[in-house]
Amino acid sequence: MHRLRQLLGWSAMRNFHHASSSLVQVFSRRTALSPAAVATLEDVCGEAELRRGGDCLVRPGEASRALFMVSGWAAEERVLSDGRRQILRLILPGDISGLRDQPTRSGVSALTEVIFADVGALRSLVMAGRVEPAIAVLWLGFAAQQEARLLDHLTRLGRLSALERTAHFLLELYERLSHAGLAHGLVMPMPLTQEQLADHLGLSIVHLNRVLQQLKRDRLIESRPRQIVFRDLTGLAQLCDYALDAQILGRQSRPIQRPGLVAVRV
Amino acid sequence: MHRLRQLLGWSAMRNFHHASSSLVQVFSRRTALSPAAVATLEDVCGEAELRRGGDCLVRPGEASRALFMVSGWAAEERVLSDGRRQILRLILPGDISGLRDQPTRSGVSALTEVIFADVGALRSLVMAGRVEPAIAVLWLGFAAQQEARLLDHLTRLGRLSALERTAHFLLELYERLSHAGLAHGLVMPMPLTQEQLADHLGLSIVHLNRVLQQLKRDRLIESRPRQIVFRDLTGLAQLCDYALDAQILGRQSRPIQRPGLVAVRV
DNA sequence: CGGAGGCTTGACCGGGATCAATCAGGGTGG
DNA sequence: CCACCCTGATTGATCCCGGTCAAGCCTCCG
Repeated sequence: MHRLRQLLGWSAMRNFHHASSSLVQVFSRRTALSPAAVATLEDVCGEAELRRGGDCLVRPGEASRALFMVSGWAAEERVLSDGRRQILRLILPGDISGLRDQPTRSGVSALTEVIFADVGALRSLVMAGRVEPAIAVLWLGFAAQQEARLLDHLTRLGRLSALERTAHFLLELYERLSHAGLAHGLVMPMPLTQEQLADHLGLSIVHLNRVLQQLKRDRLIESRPRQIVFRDLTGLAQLCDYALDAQILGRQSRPIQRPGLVAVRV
Repeated sequence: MHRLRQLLGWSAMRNFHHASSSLVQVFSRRTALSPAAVATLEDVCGEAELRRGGDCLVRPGEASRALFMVSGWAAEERVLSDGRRQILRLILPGDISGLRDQPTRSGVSALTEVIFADVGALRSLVMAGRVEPAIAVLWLGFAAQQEARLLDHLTRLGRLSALERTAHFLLELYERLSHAGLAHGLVMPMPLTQEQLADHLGLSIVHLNRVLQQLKRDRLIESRPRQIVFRDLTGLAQLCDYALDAQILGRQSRPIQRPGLVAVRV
């Protein structure tokens, strides 16, 4: 527990002890929940587990687990026999992985240090129709949202160039993190290595690196150690035919006119 | 109706009059249905509609319709502002498109002449939990299967070369058509133009054409006017790291030794 | 201080896109 | 019945995006 505290810091430690309350938060942020529904969620949420980055959470082919991500990032991925890897989707804090109970050929692994809780019991209730309607509807909504993101990603991989692909993905990520309250202003966390990014975008590490530099050179983004700063949201969106959320567009989206005043510590 | 008969031929005409029985067939092939469940399906199935190839069935952004495909092939697709198109998934006879009721940015359009029926009423029942459990379970199973195929497709587009991609897709298609009883022996129908194939595989028409020729030259497949013949299933599967269904592997999968005896009319 | 993991850079190559022309089949109108 | 055309398949020539190989570099840690 000593080492744990070192690794996590205080806010993560709190989450570690309150996986179920975090789960309730995620649900109640979208609909009003009856006290009974809240009780169900609290009751059914498994204990929080901690894993280090790189660890495997669900092996491919196994009966898929339903995991509620409390903190840290994970990925559903597929690895080919020759080692090539494709990251199929990212699992961010507040997301649930394994909404369906069918086993799949994909595995889930931690991209950073993660804390998560098993919500297989909740999934069983939903699948059996033995849960408050509000919760069932939300569950289906999550599934629909995840599938919509898969379709976006398909379009990215199939028809966008490397530059467009990267821009498009960064914007999607920004919207997701913003809605989860994890992006602040025009800054979002970026704990992924370039290798992980490349495996998600279907690019080589080297080329992804060059693409990122291009985006910086064009003053569309700026990168800090484990963060990305957006300098021109509309420019990015135009570049890749992205339909920006109006709410997010409201933030300063014009290119910054006086670069001298911006902290450009890289 | 005169013209209709010309276009369709007799078997399609029968389907045209029996969309609901076709729907029942698809469900009952997978589980034993109670008489009540059968009645529900028959009751809830919309009238059959006919559209020509190229027609739009669901416009992007519209409230998505739930469509049961009776005959012909359709596609869920996305079109970028500059005209690039990505076909996200194919809808084959027996498939249901629009399992979720959220509107999406994708459209659905007919790739060939199609006959389909609206099953929005069935979807509503399922979503509201007011349907026989057997039907609800199957509905969720369809959704899971579709999502699994999306993940396969993501891996194809992200990490496979054009040759692998094409081989992989042909095998998936063969398995789907076989299970639907639409492939006979090592022959499967292929009503798609090379442009449609290319839009699905994220390739250019020209390159797709060359890839197909490569596959023929390597004696992996053979093509007839609107069909594809598999000459070496295991070879194809090895080429693209595909886990072939054992049942299908059982069919003659060794390369044909005496090419002289095979009709090579191209 | 050394080592490892991750980022950056340069040189080179090849897969696949693009442009352009030709060919084949099938439907249409004269 | 035949000339015509329109769509889709094919082929060749050329280009460039993005992969690969190989160093070097930085930073964090033990």
